[in-house]
Amino acid sequence: MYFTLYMSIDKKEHIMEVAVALFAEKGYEGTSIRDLAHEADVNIAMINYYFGSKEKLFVALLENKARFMRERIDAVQSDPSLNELEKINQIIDGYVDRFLSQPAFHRVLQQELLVSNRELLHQNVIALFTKNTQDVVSIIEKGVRKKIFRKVDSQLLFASIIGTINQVMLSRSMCNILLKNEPGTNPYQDPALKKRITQHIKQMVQDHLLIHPALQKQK
Amino acid sequence: MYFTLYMSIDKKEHIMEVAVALFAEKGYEGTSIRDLAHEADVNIAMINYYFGSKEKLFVALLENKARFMRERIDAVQSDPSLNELEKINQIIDGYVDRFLSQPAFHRVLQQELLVSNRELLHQNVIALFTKNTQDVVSIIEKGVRKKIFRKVDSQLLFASIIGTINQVMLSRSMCNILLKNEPGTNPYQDPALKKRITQHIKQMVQDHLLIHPALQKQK
DNA sequence: TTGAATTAAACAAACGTTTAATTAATTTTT
DNA sequence: AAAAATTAATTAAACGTTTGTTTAATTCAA
Repeated sequence: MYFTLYMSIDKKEHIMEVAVALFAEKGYEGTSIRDLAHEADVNIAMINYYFGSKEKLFVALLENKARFMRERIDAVQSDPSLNELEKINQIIDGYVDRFLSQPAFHRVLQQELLVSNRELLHQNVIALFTKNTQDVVSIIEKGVRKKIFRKVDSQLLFASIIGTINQVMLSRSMCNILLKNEPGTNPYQDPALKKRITQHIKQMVQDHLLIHPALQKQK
Repeated sequence: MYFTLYMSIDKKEHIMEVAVALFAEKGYEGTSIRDLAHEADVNIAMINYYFGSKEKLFVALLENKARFMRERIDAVQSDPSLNELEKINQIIDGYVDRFLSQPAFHRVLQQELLVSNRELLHQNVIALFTKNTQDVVSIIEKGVRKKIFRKVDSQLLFASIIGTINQVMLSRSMCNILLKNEPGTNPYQDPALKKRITQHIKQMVQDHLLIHPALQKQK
């Protein structure tokens, strides 16, 4: 339950904030309008009044959050001052930063990828990922053509980068077990985790990509 | 809808087969007993008659399928004829094989990790992964101590291995986009995919782990 | 004839959504 | 600037479905 302070600022956005938290925890089907209304401290009818329906609330939520996801890769990709490895490294930074700073929203996206019940939403979420995938893969392949990189499976390497982060984000308690944290703690609030993940992924990707890693590392 | 042929063989198992397929597609909350009964071509009351409740059906389903997941890693871990890299490679084979051969069940597990609504089920699924995690991590760390491997982040490397497979398994249509397949096809039925995934992961892990990869690869 | 398997029907509870009435805010008219 | 008219926001209650589950009757097998 939140304070009424929030409502006076922007009620619609307040509802969306509560919704993303609840959807992340209980899933879309597992969250009822009544739960949501109670948690956001608004009348049940207000959700349909503002958004039209539960599903439209979900779509509004996606569109609201998804905008922030694109920018950085676009900027990195078209930067001529970066070589391919530097681009990949910056993209890794970007993904880790994005995913870890919005764990609830990330969880909602993953759920929607995993469940293909609501076909329209499913396709919406997939469209979000498609362009990013193509961009990153083409950067790797350019590096391969330039003989900076070894001949690798660029598509699956992208899967490894994203998949590593997703694996850590999959479940709070599984993450704690993996990292041998105290059970019950929120691992995503630990600032050291972000650094640790980026370092691991960058090192692994570099080892995999570079033809002479020992030489490159000295620079 | 299935033929009644199945029912005469083992009705209970038939229901579980249909259930895992439906849960995988629509999620646990998104699948109703009526859907399930209709799809399995049994009376609605039969599901509670056999399993007691929807949630107990879910647990029965987990317990039934989960047994198969442990064996191989146990066998590999205690095999003295294998060095650490060979053990890791065999474990990669094992995971890819398991995950890709049972995509529906895998999907159900992932959903339950992602949603912490039903706390008991959630903890059950996490327990499944815990021992495997510890085993694999300790194999990597043994290799590091023996100076066969570089000093790596063993826990996150395990996350990368599992995460790569999970990423491919996340969504059929996203997998098709990633691999540039024809949309609508079932990528997990392609036997070449399994080989491709294992090759990529093994190569990436090896590049990351081995101190002198060029030397090692010649043997 | 006894017990298990199967059925259609009904159960209460919860679901997303809508309604109709009321209050609050804004705009228009005087 | 005050009063009136209009629109927007908010509410409690009810809507019709669907949910998981149970009942009581019936069929089937041993």
